[in-house]
Amino acid sequence: MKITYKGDYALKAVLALSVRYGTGVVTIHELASEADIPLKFLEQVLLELKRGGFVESKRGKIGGYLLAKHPAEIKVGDVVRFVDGPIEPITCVEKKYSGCRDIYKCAFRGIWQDVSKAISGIIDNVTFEDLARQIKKRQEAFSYSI
Amino acid sequence: MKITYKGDYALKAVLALSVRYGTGVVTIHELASEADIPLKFLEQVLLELKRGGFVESKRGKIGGYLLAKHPAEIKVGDVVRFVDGPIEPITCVEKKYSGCRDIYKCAFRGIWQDVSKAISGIIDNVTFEDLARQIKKRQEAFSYSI
DNA sequence: GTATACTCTACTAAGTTTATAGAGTTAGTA
DNA sequence: TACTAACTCTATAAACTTAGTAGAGTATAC
Ligand code: FES
Ligand code: FES
Repeated sequence: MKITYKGDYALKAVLALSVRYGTGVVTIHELASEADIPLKFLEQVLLELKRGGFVESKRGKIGGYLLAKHPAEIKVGDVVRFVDGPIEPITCVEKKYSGCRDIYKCAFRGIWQDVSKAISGIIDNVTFEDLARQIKKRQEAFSYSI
Repeated sequence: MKITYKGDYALKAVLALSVRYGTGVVTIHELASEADIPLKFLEQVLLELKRGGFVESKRGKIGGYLLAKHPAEIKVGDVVRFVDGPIEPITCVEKKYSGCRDIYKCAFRGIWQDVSKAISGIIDNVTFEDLARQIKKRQEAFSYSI
């Protein structure tokens, strides 16, 4: 498992949209400057997220992006897997792979499977609603403190 | 975290040497054919493992490799980290990294830390003695069945 | 009809991975 | 001693991935 910059950007974009869920669209430009992401790169990431059914877009003036589902219905693991691929630490234990014959019947196989399950157990147990709630709470605390 | 071929080969080589621990040296050639690893690539991997203090070598005729420590003293995680680098899923949560300022104080940081701990909890809890024992048991079972 | 914002394809520079090549060094042995 | 088996070391390269840039095209509000 490796979270690339693309994956990182995707997660941040989805989170930003989660925090704003229900308040209309947000432009790529806003998202990019807010999360400090190269604009043209973020364009591609958002298009990909759109094709993956995570976000929707509105074109033209006053266009922008918005979440395609409720934040509670998007798990961190969904975005990670969609953008950065399988979370398995080695090809052998990915779904589609069949090879992996080995004199040892691979003594490591069980380890990689355990690692996969452990990772899934974490990233599939956090939704963007959970994360957005944290953010909002922190923002409130901050505004009180002014 | 990503186990590359190099890491996979390193793990298999160390395991093969663990199974033979106490029985003298094993040549690169034997290791390579046994685990189906390109010979010249395995040479490099073994040299790296030697520099890492995992294996020792004997040169000249009847030379070869042997484990530098008792298999019980080598964890799977040690080899993985040495050969394939940090197990963290993202640079942000690696030891040395300091950057990672972010408007959200990164809501994901905790997740990546949890993932790191989960992975460590697995790969640092299996030694090559554990794995070698499994292999030997399986080999016995096999010879009985003939 | 024009400004704004999303859409799409192509391209590229840099880095990583997975090897291969070949010359050099060490040590047992006939 | 000469030979040979086996480790040592450096260089190179093809394929792939990553991270980002460029630019032309399309839709929509006003
Ligand atoms: S060779 Fe496939 S899991 Fe080890
Ligand atoms: S930006 Fe560093 S953990 Fe997210």
